Amino acid sequence: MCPAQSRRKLDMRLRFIAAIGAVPHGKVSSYGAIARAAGFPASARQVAWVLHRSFGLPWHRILGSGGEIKLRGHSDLEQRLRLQAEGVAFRGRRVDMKKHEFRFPKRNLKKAG
DNA sequence: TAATTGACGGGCA
DNA sequence: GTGCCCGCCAATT
Repeated sequence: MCPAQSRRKLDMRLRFIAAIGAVPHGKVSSYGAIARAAGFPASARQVAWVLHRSFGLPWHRILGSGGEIKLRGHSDLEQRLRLQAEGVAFRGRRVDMKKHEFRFPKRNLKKAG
């Protein structure tokens, strides 16, 4: 693989990590939202991939579309517990995104925020 | 090179 | 709410 392509992918991971790390305590986000915030709207799956392979990230603050927990097994419960510990309220199996979704600061969104 | 996997997202019945 | 399908993309086998 050529260096340019390798660098692009590394850049993508870095952006994902930055976006994930930007989610504050008590707030949540989604794979798709992270991907969009990082500039890769079609790479939601890669966000999950990075999340799974990286350490030191607030992984529990990242949910699926609609605030749904996409993990399986004991991790499902752990994520839920961690979020509740941060004051994030659940609505059945999902997080109340209306209240807890973190909106990334849209800097120059074309013209005006 | 091809096939499979994975913490996804959206549309439709 | 549930189940099924397709599009998406990097990593792994």
